[in-house]
Amino acid sequence: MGQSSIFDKLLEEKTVFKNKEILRPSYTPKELPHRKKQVNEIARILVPALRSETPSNILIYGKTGTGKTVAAKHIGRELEEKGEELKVNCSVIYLNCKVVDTQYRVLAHLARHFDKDVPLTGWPTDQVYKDLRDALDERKRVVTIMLDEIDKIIGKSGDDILYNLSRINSDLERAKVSIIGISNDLKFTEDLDPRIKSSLGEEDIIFPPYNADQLRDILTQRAKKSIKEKVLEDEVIPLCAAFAAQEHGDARRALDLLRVAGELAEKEGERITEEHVRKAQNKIEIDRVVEVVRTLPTQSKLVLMTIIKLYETKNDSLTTGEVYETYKELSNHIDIETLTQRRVTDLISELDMLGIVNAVVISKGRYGRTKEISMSVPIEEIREVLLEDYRLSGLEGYKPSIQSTFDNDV
DNA sequence: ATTCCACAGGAAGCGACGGCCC
DNA sequence: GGGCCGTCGCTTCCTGTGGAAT
Repeated sequence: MGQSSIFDKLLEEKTVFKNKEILRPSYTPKELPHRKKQVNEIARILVPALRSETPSNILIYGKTGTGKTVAAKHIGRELEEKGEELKVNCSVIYLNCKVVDTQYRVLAHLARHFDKDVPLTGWPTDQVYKDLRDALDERKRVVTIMLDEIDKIIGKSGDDILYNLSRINSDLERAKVSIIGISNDLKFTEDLDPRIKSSLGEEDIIFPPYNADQLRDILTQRAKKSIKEKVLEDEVIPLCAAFAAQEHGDARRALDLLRVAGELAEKEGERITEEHVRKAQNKIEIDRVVEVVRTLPTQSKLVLMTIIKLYETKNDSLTTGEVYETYKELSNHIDIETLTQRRVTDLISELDMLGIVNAVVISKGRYGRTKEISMSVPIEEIREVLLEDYRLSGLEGYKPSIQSTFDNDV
């Protein structure tokens, strides 16, 4: 292949998308179809900010891909713009509690927003709190703090942050603070301190899942700006919508499907077809899992490897005990520190939460209580990724010895 | 009705690390 | 450099439990 043809070929390929960014979940469109009611409701609650009064705190509920984050950011932006226009000092701070996941980090993040120099670690937490409070109170203003995925933070030191933030107003002279909590979990307030619960949930907004028709509207709206008209076959959008509707009406999934289908079509230099959507469905899942597995810590990888090896030879679901026995053997074999069973239990639970394995607690009556573990994704791809880790490469082809379980020789 | 297995999973806390302060 | 602080991965110790077997 001649050098000059490399770019020629790539340029030719650019036949599907006009602007791919629009299909990414991070893109915030101007219009949010089928969310007018929620948007208006939130706006109504936040209006006082424009009159320099404290708005009520809000809790927003809804499953993934129901537009909570997009709606919140959208409103936040509008609020700031309007504030500027009216010469009212009101600002919106967005942060994701899955990333910023401790009290210290939340406070530090907020303080940094006001140009305070707070280190990643090292200061006592109340020092950061004081800095934040002083920074806030420097002038008259209304600050709206959006805590996305707020359910990820409670149960840690999270209660404290929510408590501190919700009563920060009584510590302020000039500034005012309101909080918007965004949660995937409808019941997360249940194990929350009732005081926080009532102050945080002054107003509740629910984002119901989209149905297939609504998803279709969303996709059509975005496709118009992002994909060239003539390459999109008619069935594609309805199919993306249908697939995503099955996954609890997840608009993010719908957009991903359309985007990946487009990428696949682009590679083959074709129009986007139904077939591409089906392939995309598969590819998204595998890509996700491969990426997750690749970035797993070694011990988790080893536990996963153990499960794979056992699952293959036994072809049946496993128990924690079995996995742990073999894990011990494998870790010795490749000279990796052996963790306790308690820790391995946690690692298995983490793999479960990542959707790589299935772990269900079952009771076998007389024979105890355990987790029933099985793989929930294709084994082959994963094994390959695991073996890429040099510390695990010694396990290639290694067959674990399987202890006879007592119930088959009685 | 009781017993008892094989764990689940909570609580506490340890040591290392990276960072602050003085 | 010494004394703290927050965070992480981990261990130790622990109490709790669904349901087959008795």
